[in-house]
Amino acid sequence: MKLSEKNKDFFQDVFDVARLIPEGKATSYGAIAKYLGAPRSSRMVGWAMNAAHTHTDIPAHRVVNRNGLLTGKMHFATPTLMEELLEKEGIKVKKDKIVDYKKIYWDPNIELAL
DNA sequence: CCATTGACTTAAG
DNA sequence: CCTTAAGCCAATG
Repeated sequence: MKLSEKNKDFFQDVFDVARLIPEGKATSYGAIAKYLGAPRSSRMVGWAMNAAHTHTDIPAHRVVNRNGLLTGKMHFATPTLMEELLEKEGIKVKKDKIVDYKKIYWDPNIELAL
């Protein structure tokens, strides 16, 4: 039997997509959820991220809500770590919100299409 | 099994 | 701009 076939957990898919996010880019929970075929499970993506940051080296700071707002910053080691990491990659953050979010927005449905 | 919660999203006031 | 509320699905107690 194929393990890769059986291990298709929602979390695992989220981890994979999150790792594929290029530096200086960011995406939304909904976009990832939709790419995984669950546009209504945006919350599960956030849940996966929570598990991800303790399990693997997932750039969770590149995943924000639809407004580009750093809603998950409070779950990082420090409430400012997320902004620091984003700015370090060239992403400007103003008042917990990504500047020019649409410009740095990375949609897996488009980038990973095909 | 039922109740609560949450790193979401949209809508309404 | 801020707060509520409802819809959504999975994890947790």
